[in-house]
Amino acid sequence: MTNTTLKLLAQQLQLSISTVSRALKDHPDISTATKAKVHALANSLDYEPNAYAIQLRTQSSKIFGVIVPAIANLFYDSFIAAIEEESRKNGYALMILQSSNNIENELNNLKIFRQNRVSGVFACLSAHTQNLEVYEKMSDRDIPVVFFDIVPKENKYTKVRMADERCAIIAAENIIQRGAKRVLALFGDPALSISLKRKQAFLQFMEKYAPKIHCTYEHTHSSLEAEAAFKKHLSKIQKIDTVFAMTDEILIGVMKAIQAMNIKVPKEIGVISISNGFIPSLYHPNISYVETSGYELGKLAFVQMLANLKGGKTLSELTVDAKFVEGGSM
Amino acid sequence: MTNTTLKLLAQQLQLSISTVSRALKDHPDISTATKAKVHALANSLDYEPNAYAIQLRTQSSKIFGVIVPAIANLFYDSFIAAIEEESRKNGYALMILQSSNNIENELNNLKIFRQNRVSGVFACLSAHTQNLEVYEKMSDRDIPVVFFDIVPKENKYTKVRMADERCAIIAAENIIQRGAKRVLALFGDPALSISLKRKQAFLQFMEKYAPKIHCTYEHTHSSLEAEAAFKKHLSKIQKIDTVFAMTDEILIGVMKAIQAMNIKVPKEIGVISISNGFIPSLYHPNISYVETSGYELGKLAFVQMLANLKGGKTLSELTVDAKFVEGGSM
DNA sequence: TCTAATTTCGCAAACGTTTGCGGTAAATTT
DNA sequence: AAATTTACCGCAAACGTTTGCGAAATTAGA
Repeated sequence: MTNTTLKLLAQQLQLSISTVSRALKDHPDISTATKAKVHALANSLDYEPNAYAIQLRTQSSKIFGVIVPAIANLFYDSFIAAIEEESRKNGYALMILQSSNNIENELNNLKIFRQNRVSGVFACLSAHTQNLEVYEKMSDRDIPVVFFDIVPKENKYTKVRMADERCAIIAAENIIQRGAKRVLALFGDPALSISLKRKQAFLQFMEKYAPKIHCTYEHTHSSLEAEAAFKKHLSKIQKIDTVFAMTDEILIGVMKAIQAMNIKVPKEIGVISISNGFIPSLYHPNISYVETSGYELGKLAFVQMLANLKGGKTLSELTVDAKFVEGGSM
Repeated sequence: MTNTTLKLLAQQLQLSISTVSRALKDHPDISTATKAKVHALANSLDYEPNAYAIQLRTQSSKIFGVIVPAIANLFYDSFIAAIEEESRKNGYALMILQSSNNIENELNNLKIFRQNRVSGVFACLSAHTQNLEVYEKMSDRDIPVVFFDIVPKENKYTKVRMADERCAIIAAENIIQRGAKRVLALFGDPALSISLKRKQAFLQFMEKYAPKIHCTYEHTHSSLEAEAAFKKHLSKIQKIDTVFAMTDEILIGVMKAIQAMNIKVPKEIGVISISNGFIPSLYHPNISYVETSGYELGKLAFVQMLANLKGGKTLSELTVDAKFVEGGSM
């Protein structure tokens, strides 16, 4: 079946295309009588404006591009969910592509975005992206980019991220408050700036405010590594009494070890992590965690995008604050 | 900065637009010499074809629409990840919208898809969708629809889904094989056909092949309800020795209860569930489960889509088979 | 009643491509 | 050397909109 177009409507109504166009968008130039007629026919013929023609003509697409390392991820999927909601409210649709932490994919995705003349892109850098030239190319084309989560260092970009240092510090505060003596702090891939930031903040805070607490730091790259690291440290003579997991992935490994060794939480060991809350809620007792909400970050990213779209350049780095959520694991 | 267009290239090269266009797509009519020149300039000027113009001209969009109840979901996000991969390989991009199980959203999303003249849509019905008229409208516009997971009953549609009955039967088989005496089988919202299908298949199989096994069936709407149901049944005099969880959500509730009551798995109770595998891997020992892979389903959905696109109408209902994955919980 | 303002609408160009068709010049065949 | 083929390339229309501008038709002002 052939799509109904303005031309078709115009023919059937013995009107010009321009009149039909204006009637449909309630232009004051058109009489209420013709408007009614036009709307009636448009409805009965199921007229749907052709987005491509509009975008070609108006040079604006009402589509945002989103580039994430992975969609199947507890943090990113809630981020996506948030901007999807906001986008729909504002008449935008989302085009989502995943980089799989692969730089080539990242480049390709950006090309697709350019070719589709998206109105803006939300980008999370893939883990080892160094060259930001491609993103410059977006700016050259007047496509605003809002970086989120994993963001470039330069402050000429618009970025939103979690308050990584704050997260670590909040965790440290609670560990100190609980009266821990020996803590094992597990961090992620040291090649990721987020790991380093959190570790550094944690370490400095501990050294400054609780130098007597004995802390062991370790980096792990997976749940399995975290599990192994935990087991290793627990078999030592000087047992740790508190474990801090920087990510869900690490927490999962730790909790598997805890279950396997049948250790009682919080009696025999305290557990605290940084998370969006889903994984911590899987265990009994619930794990206490410092909340980093992908959802909140998404909302924040969206307002930044809108600001960029309206007011030209509004560069800044916004962070969404973290808060401590008490489970029963401390 | 103004985007470089064919026209611009043509002017600079003193060629016609059509020649430039053909040169860029390696048309045999164009001499290798000019092709080289054109490509050179196109590269140095970062020419990116305008997708909208192309789509307007060719009437085909290279974009698929995806409509899921929620992106932030362990099943759907892997489904999305799968079709995203395939799409990119085939030069398509994805437009993803979530219905939040809200019929109004569903309608709106479809409208956006129509307006963007997507090449096809992958749709998961929102929980209580009755009226499929909107989807008919897509077909009227020659937009193929591949339903997945929650699909309509009528067999005039193309659909892919998990082998729900098989899943339940495989679970039942394993429960019987283990020599269970009293099992608690927990299912989801009875308003969802998937719950009924799985329950029915499970029940029939048990009654036929193991009538002596005492089974209790219950429907729960959330993790919390599942947790409560499990606790209730475990406090009875006649203790259950096996629990079957139809979904991750239910499994989570069950496992919380198990942890809270400090019950030993599998010594004191056997656990089996239907899942994509992530949640079962969180516990020690790993929970045995019947695998339903959103990823696999995505791959299958994509080939169906492609078939639909090429060969006109290819209606059928395909299911991806399930397999049992041994954890240590049985 | 005649001019001026207002209402209502149509013309036509433009957005950036693709593509059928026709045309010129060079190369090949008689 | 004339006739035919071949290799290259340009013209122009079309896809479905939006929008500045001008032109009727109607109404108001005098």
